[in-house]
Amino acid sequence: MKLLFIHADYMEYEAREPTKFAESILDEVKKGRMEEVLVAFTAIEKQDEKDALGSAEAAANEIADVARKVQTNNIMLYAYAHLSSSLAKPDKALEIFREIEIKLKEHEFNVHRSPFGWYKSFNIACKGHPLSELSRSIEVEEKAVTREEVVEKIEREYYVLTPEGEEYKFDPDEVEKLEVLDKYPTLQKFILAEEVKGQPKGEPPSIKAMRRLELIDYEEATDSGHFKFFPKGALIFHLLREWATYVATEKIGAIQIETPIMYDWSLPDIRGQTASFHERHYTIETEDGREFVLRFAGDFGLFRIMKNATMSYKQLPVRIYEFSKSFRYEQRGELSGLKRLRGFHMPDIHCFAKDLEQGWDEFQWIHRNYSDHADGTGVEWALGFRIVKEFYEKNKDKIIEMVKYSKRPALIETLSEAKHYWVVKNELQAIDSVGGNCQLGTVQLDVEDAERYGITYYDEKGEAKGCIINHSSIGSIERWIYAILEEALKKEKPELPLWLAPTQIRFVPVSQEFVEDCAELAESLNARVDVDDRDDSVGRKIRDAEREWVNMIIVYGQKEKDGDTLPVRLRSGEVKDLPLDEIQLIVEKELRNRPYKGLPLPMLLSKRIVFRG
RNA sequence: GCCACCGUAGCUUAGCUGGUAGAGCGGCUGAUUUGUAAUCAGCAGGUCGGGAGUUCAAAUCUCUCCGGUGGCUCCA
Repeated sequence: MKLLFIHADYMEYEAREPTKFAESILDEVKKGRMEEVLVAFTAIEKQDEKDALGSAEAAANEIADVARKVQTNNIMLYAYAHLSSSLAKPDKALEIFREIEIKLKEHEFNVHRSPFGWYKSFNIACKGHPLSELSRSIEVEEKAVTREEVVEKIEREYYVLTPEGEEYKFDPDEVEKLEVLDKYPTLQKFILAEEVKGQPKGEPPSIKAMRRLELIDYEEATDSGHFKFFPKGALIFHLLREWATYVATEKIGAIQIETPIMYDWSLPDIRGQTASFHERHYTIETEDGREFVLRFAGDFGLFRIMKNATMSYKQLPVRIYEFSKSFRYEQRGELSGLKRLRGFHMPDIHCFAKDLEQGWDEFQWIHRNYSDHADGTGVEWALGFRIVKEFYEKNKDKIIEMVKYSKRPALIETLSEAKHYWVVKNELQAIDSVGGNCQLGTVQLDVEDAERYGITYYDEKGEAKGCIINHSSIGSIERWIYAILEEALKKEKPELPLWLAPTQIRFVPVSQEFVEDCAELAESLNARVDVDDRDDSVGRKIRDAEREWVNMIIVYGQKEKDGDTLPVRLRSGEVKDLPLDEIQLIVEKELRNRPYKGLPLPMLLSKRIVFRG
C-alpha cells in the first residue's frame, strides 16, 4: 500500500465522473471539505489483498501515528490510484478502504473518506512545515497460509474411473449407492476409509506387532512421532530403501544426490518453500541466534542444486533422486503408528521437463514404475487421482491410460482450483487389515512456472525458460513397512515376503550335539539362516520360531544327519522334505531382483540379546 | 490442535464401591538333552507414567502435565 500524507489548512474535492468500478454514493457526499486536516492519499496494492485485514490495520496505525505527530484530529482518506502501478482489484481495495476508515474511527478520529472510483477534482492548501509532506509504503508481512485455509474453499467432485474408461460420478455421502464398487472391493475399502466420515476402525495390529517382533518401537526420549529401529527392523528398512533406490536409479533412470537436512530459515527461497507447500515444520535455533528449518520434503537441497545447474532443452527430461529423512510437525492427534510420523524417510524423485507434453510423459513413466513397485511388494493397494477439474477434462485420456496400466479402477477427485503447487497428483494407497488406508507413492505435476524456484533451462532460441516439474515419492519407508506388516497380518499366520524376513530359515537341533552340524549347514546356505542352539525342547523352539514368523523351520537330528533331505516346515504348518540345494533354489527364486543383506543378529540364538520382554 | 478412551516389574497383565501390590512371560541359578506351537524347580525385579490436591490413609477420587490409541482436521 502506498500512502502520501499532506497536512493542509484545508482540502476540498468534488466527484465528477464515475469510473466503471465507482461505488454508488449519495449526492450529498459528492463534495467534501475539511479544515486543519491530514490528507492521506492512498493506493491499495495487489499484495495487500493477501491479508486485507492486516494491511488495513497497519495503514490505520500509520495514519493515526502521523495525525498525532502533526497534532490534528481530522483525517481525510483519499483514494488515489496514481501512487502505484500494481493496484489491487477494485472491490478488494474498497473493502480495505472501508476497513481503514472503521479502524481510524475506533481511534476517535474525525474521518472523512472520499468516494472510491470517481474522477475527482480537488484543491489543497499544504501547510509546508517539515512534517506536512510525507510518503509511506506499507507492506504487511506475508502471513503463512495454513493448510486448512487453502483447502477450505475448494469445490470437489468424485468419480470412479474403471480400467475400461467408464466414469461413475458419486456423492461421498452416498457411497453405498455406487454399485460399481461391488466389483472392486479394494477401491471400495479405500473410498470408505478416505471419503466417508466416521468409519469406525480398530487399532491396526501392526503397531503391536512391530514392537513384539522387535522391529520398531516408540522412543519416549524424543518428540512424539519418532521411532527407534531394532536390528530386525533396521534390516527391513535397509532392504526397502535399497529397493526404492534401485527402482529410482536403475528402472526410472534418475541420478542420485545427497543434501543437508537443515536450511537457513532467513533465506527467502527457503522460506518461500513453506508458502507453496504450507507444511508444518520444525525449526532449530543455534546458540548465536540463527534459525534453521528441518527439511519437510526433498525439495530444499534439490532446488538449490537445480538453481545453479545449466540445462539445455536437449538434455531434458532430467530426473533426480534423493533419499532423505524429512520432518513435519504434524498435530498431535494426527500421529498414528507407522502411518503418520513427525520424522520419516522418503525416497524422492523430481523430473524436470521442458514442456507440458514432456511433463505428462514423465508423470506417466513414474506412475508405471511406482505401480510396478507397489505390485512387487504384494500389498493390497488402491489408485486415486486428485486433479484440477479443468485439467482433468482436457487430459482424461492420459488418466485412463494410467488406470489401464495399473489394472485397477481409480478414485478421481476433481478440484475447482489447485490447493497445492500441483494440478494433478496420483496416489497409491495401501489398504490395511482394519479397513484403513495410507498413502504410499505419489506423483505430482507442477505446471506453474518453475522460475519461481529459479529453475530454468535454455530453449531452442537460447532463452531461459522455467521447467515443468514432477515432484514424486515412492512412499516413505516407514509407511511401506506399515503396509507390508498389515498385509501380513491379514492372514491367520502372518508371513513376511522372504526377501524381507529377518530370519528366512531356522535350524532347530534336537539336542546340543547337533548344533555344530546345523551351524555348518546354515553357513553353507546363501540366505539369512540362524540356529536355535538354546537349551530348550524342540516344541519350545518351534513355537518361538512360529511366533517370530520364521519362513522355514528345519528340525535337525540323527535322522537328518544320516539322510539326504531336510524337513522344511513352512508357515502353513506343512513339512516338506527337500534336499539342501533345492532349499537354496527356493530362496534364490524368491529373492531375484531384490536387494539382499545378511543376518541382522548373531547366527546362534543363545548369543542374541533381548531388546524387549 | 479439538473430542473420547488408555498408561501397574524389561514385556503381557490381576487388583470390586480408597487400607501402599499378585501372576505369567522374559532374565539369572540349578536340574533336564529333548523330534515339529510352551520341561521342571528356585531367585532377583514394582516409590502402580510425572507432579499437585482431597483424605487418618490413594494404583484406586480430583486437577494438571507427559506418553499412547481411535475419531475430526490434515497428510508421504
